[in-house]
Amino acid sequence: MSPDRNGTRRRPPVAGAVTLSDVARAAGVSLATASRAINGSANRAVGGELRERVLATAERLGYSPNAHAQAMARGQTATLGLIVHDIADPYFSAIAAGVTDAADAADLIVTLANTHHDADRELQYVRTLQNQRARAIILVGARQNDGEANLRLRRALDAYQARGGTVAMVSQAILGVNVLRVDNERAGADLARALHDIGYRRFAVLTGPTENLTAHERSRGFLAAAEELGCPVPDERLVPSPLTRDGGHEAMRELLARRTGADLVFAVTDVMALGALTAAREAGVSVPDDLGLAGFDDIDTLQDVTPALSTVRIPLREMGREVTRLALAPAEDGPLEEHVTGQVVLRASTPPRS
Amino acid sequence: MSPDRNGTRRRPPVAGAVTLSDVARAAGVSLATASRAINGSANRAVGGELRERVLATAERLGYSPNAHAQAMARGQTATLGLIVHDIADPYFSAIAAGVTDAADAADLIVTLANTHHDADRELQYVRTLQNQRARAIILVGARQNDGEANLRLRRALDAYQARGGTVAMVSQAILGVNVLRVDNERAGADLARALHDIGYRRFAVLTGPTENLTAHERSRGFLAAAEELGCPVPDERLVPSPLTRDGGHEAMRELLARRTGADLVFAVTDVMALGALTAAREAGVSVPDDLGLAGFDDIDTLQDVTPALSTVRIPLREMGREVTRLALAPAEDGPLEEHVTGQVVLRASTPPRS
DNA sequence: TTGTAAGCGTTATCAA
DNA sequence: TTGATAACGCTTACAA
Repeated sequence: MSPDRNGTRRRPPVAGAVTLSDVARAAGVSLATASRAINGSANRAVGGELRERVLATAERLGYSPNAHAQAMARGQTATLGLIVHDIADPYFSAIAAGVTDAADAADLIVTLANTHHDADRELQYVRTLQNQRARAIILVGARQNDGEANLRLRRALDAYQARGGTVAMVSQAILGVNVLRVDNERAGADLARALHDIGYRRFAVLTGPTENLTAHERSRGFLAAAEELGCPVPDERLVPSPLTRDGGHEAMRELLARRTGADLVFAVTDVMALGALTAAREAGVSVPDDLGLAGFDDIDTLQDVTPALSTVRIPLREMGREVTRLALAPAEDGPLEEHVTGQVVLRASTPPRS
Repeated sequence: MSPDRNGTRRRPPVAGAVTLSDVARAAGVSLATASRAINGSANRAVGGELRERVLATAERLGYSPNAHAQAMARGQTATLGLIVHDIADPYFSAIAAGVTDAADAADLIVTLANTHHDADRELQYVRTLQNQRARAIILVGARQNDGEANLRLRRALDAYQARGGTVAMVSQAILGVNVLRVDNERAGADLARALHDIGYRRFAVLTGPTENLTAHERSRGFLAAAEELGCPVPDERLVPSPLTRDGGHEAMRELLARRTGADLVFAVTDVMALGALTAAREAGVSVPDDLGLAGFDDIDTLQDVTPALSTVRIPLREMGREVTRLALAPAEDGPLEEHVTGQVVLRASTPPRS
């Protein structure tokens, strides 16, 4: 049907690599007309009959427009880069779902990158997405408190933005990029106050990784409020750990082993709280009878554990949509900043104490 | 530094769009040499000193190779398409994590698409990925029992493969593509036998959506084995529902309302089982005292609910890695097929009955 | 309304 | 080893 059309071909002629030229020739029109008929954007110029013929020919030949060629010719792409720490973590996957929803609505395709909390990989992905000429990049996940790494990242993002891309992140701001901030500190404080209101006094905190800013903000807010309420939390009731289920599990074991007499444990993420819950059970400590437990995020599975866990709810999926909007907004007048306010949700894991 | 280099430019000159030509000119070498120096694949031909100079110049100018131009010139891309039903579902996000792991190792970037169980969207994504000239496409998730939709999908995949792409899927096979099959039917049967062994007799099944093949296989295997064991499951103990947490919740409510006297409920996915667990609790029915409950998949959170849920374990993350290998394998000698065998894991939700 | 032809930024062929 | 130069497949002025 469409034999080698020019004597010298370098690559093995991929079977059936139908190009727009093929379609044009087969339909007996010029390349330009074919292009316009098939992808005649706002400029609908092609005559009815011709148009039909071209479309039919394209269909018949199984023509598939080459997105790379289009990207080159148009000078822009329909790609959105999404960088998360761990897509298997419900926090990230819920946000990712929101991002794909919004991207879909905007006719963008999403390129997903998993950093595994590795700053170098994150940097590498930014560069890759820059090479792809992605229209926007979304970074989800806490910054580490590592000036060197943050500086490198910022440089890469600056370079990306200088070339016309936009960046939006969820969490802390990096200078010069759009950000959807979660008011972690305030929400942490709100949680402490709510728990104090219902009678808790001897707080403990599973603080997550020491260098993780989100974790730090959450525990700082909580601790500051606790202190203000006259319930300062001694160091022995602070246990760091990785931001994972197993991290929470291990941290709770450690805390219980210390026998600190805490009556309430705050884990800075729900995923950690889940691990902590099981650790308590394994140690024969009853939540909520012996110990209250609260998390942060309100991930989906929280409603199906026993007891249902108290937490601070943040609308993860909606945040994914919102950060996409931020990423697509023309960041003309300086970086945008939006805030998400966490909402304390008390459930069975923290019953009132008398 | 790099002023307009040709009088007529169509697009507003994107600030700092440094091209390879710019680098070559600034370094005083030819385009070809610059290309070789910067991306001189196996063919390391560039002289030491020149090479240094080019690299330094590229660095200084902040050169970022245009991946689309490379894709055009090379005739291939480094993109892997991943199509899932719902990235927020732990089943899919765990597999996706495995896929990104493997893709990373193979230096591929992953394009993620969320179908929301919509066959049309799935088809659309296949086309989009074909337009992107993705090197391979991975489809995760059950087929519907819808001949029309499957046929359309198969046509699109055939076209994609005819042009040199490869396809791999997790779940049922579509004719002509690589597949990682989960032995749902057999595992379902194994589960029924294991439960029968420890004394359960009056089985009920939350079957998921009737048209969903994976759900169907799981329940069919279970039901067939139950019948073989002399415990046929009456229709009133079969409840369909969406494949979600809420679906499981609703189905369990329905089942309990029917007062069928079941002593064991099998939910065809863990996510459904989680919802079912809560529904039972809300109805004042104790799992495991009044009722045994088992799921399928062994998603992460299962270990933190009470009671811990029995299930059939399939290695989700590893499956993600494996299906990526399948997708990247040269499918020269006909489609490949691999099998994953589910392993029954009995936990506290199904204690032995006397 | 349609066609001609000049890019888009690379890689790879061929000759020097 | 290096350099010209022709693709790669498409979009879009500009001309007809």
